[in-house]
Amino acid sequence: MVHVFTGEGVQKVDAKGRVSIPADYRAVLRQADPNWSENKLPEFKIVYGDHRRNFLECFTIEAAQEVSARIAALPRGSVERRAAERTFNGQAIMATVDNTGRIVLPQKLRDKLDIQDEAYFIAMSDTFQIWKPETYNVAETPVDEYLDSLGDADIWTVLEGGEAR
Amino acid sequence: MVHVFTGEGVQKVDAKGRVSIPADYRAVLRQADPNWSENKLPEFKIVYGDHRRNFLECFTIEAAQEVSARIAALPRGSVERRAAERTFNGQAIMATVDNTGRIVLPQKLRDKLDIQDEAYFIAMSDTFQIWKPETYNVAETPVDEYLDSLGDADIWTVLEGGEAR
DNA sequence: TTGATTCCCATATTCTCCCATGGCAATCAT
DNA sequence: ATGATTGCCATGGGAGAATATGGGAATCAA
Repeated sequence: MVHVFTGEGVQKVDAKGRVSIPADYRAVLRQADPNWSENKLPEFKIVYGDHRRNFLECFTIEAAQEVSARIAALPRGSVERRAAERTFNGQAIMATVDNTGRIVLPQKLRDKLDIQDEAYFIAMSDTFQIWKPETYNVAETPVDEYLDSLGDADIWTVLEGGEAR
Repeated sequence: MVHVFTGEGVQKVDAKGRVSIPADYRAVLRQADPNWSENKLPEFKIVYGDHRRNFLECFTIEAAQEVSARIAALPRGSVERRAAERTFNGQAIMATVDNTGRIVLPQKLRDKLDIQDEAYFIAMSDTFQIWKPETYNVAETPVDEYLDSLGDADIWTVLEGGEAR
């Protein structure tokens, strides 16, 4: 995994649905877009999925190709493959970062996430996610509680053990 | 663990958030950055974590890759993995040491640690930490008291026994 | 035609980059 | 030895570039 995102933050969403992609994400998007070159605009894939998903998952071109390859490896016609294709190809759009560093979140997606005027971005190694800030907080309370339960120990001790539930 | 940090010290933080990385840390950062070469700037990862953490943990590129690998080994979707990814990918930023040997601590991080114009650096084997000096002193008093309690014995005797409480 | 979408321009604030300085320490030459 | 020299280190300042964000005109599409 060569190109990875880091960082998190809240960005404004204006009435037209425009959102700035954080500058350091943009650097990663450029590097991971084989079609990109100087004075071209980087692209990436936004997977919104079905009603069960309340965030957007954003793939660099590179990462998307990798996922496509895995899907192609599934047996044709299998439920798994059909499900993966529907989510990854059907319930997704391509986005282009404009020259002011923004993309447009279509109304449809803003409605789906119930985003008004702010969007929360968080890096997930080779992808990043976009949430309605409030939704993210709610979705992450289990993680929060888990971290609380660790007490003195921190999250790294978990990695050393290597066990998970 | 090949590249390890040693030493501690207080550095100035100026109004722009710039801090000098101690020169001997820089040497380690360079060696542990596979992308580094003469006349390039070494990079590293600063993990700030959530409200429970009151210091910054700094990983060399090498150390960060190791952590990433361990995270990747956790089951997808587990609380542990989500917690680790949030902390390590989301609540973190990449930093570049400039050619005067400094990095910029963003306002956000200075606020989080309540750092005004000084930062305390301390080596932790393959990572180092950055604290507000006062915070560090408070956090370390238990360790201080423990060292006091050893009396004649010194800390090495503990290593021989191998037990911890 | 009417709302939506794209493109171009504007701007405040934040970062970067380049240059400058004082200090301490190791090295050198007398 | 001892003062002079060289060099790296920590730190400061300013100018210009980049970022995040807003507004309006031009273009598209139903």
